[in-house]
Amino acid sequence: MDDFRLKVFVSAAKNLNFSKCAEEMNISQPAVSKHINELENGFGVSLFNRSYNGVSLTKAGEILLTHAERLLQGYRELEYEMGLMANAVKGNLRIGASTTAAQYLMPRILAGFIGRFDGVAVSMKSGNSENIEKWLSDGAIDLGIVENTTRKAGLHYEHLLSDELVLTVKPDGRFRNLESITAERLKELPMALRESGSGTREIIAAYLSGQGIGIQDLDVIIELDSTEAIKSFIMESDCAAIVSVIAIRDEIRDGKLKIVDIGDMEMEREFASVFRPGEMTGLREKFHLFAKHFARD
Amino acid sequence: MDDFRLKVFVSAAKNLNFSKCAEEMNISQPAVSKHINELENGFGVSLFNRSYNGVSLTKAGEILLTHAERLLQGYRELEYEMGLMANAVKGNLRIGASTTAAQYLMPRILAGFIGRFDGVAVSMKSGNSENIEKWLSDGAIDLGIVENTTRKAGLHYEHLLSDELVLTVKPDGRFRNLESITAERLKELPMALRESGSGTREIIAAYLSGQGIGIQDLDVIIELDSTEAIKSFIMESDCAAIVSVIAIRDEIRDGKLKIVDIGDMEMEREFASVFRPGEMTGLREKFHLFAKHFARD
DNA sequence: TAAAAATACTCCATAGGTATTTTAT
DNA sequence: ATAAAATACCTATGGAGTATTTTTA
Repeated sequence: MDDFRLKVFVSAAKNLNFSKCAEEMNISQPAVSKHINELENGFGVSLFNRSYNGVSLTKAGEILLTHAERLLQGYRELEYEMGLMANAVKGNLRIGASTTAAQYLMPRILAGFIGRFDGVAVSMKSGNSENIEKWLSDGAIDLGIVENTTRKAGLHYEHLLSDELVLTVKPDGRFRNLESITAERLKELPMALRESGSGTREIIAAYLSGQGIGIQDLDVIIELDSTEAIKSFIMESDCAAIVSVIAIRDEIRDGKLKIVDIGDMEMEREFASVFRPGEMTGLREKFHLFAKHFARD
Repeated sequence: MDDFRLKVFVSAAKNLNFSKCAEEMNISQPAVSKHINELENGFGVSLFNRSYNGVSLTKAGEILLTHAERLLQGYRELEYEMGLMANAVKGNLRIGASTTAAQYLMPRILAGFIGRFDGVAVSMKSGNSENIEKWLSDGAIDLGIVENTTRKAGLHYEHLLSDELVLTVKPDGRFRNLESITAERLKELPMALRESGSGTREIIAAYLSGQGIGIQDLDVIIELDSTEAIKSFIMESDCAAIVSVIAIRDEIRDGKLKIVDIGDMEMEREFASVFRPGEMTGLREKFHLFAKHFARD
């Protein structure tokens, strides 16, 4: 089974029109017919109902579509990973990260990066923004990761990623019609929270205190010690939680969770790479791109 | 990208020997070389270190291996699903299920079965084993699903699936060295449990009371309302739970959870299909096979 | 010298093309 | 009559084979 054949099928299934599919895939219409035929013969099922007004998917076609899309996603990931390895880099990268970045963002990214490249050594030191900017100017580090607020002349900044904390609930429970809420009324929601001492909890606490709300004001009905546990819990109960949008991307897409807007409160943080002008090259660039992609997952 | 090429790569990567791989894949050794070469050129990476004593995987090779295995698993699932659809069945299936089966086992299976076949109508009634055997003999149902204990002459029984409740903990916490435990000492473990009223909890209670232990004797530190939430919770805490082996198959395989043997207690249940002699055909057979596979997931 | 991988070449299956026919309204 | 899919037929790429050479211990 060639992945191209699956791509043709997906295109045909989405267009429900073999000719348009042919155009989209840059092949001839008979070629599309042949691919679909091969699939149908190969599996011994029919994938499309050829009826009077166009074609439509059969049940088997629908099932193939979901599988094909998953497989093609797998191929895309594979190609991305191989692309990363293709021009493998070697060398030493000295990173300076702001305290929050060093604590909450970098560990996973560094682990992933180091795990993929043999010949790369990475070191990281953390400090405040001024520290990092000074280290960069002094040549003590090669790349800085900072929160994207201050900008110092003589250095270049490039957006790395945004993370936003959002209020989330399951879409079919008692909050099914809740679209937005005020910060003040957060106190009335039963909440699941990370255990005290956790970084995420501290970040949430900091944002809340900016609105004059203390963690102790919340109706915390359970404390769990991982974001995964919190996700699972709220998907099964009529309880809300504040989590990173990145952590629930898939669940949002699949309709397993929904976001409730907190009207008068933004909990967004933006990270950027800082570097000396003209130096976003080689290992630095690779790291930046890797980090940017990694956070997507 | 052909999945066969990925299969060849996986075989080569596992054997670390192109000739053996060729034999395994029933192609010639040069064909293997060519496939590997195509992959290496296509991705622009080298996958094997060709050194003095045989070949070994490069980092890129290792990464490809994990992706390739995931993709091939995807193809296998796809082929299974298409195989199911291939000789689509139509008709009406009347199932009789024992109370436990009807409550805990059948809902998921029925939903999956009905969702896959357009022309199939399934009805289910539940009762005790005698009811079901009588209904079968009377021709009131086509297929029975019962616990595999009693056997009535004149009917045929075929094993459907086994489910076992096991004690599980995370493998790296304070129970890292705990291999087995007596039923009596279960009382000393902090436990996560399904909420009261849940079927699973009742099953556990029934098994425990057989050992003279009441649920109230356990050190229940949290009650959660789904097995998923329980899994997430115990993976993150030094807490034990009693769950179905089927539910934690993946986590066991990935080393995220481990099973602690309860030396003097077996919590196993076996389900079987019952049918009139010679009648395990057509829709009945399809359902039986489907259910058998479905439970694997 | 031996064992394994790479290379050279030949062959054929099949994906793709163009031209045309069939189908359904 | 028309628009879309299927069929017929031709071409050429590339996957598979056998025979052979290269590599390296």
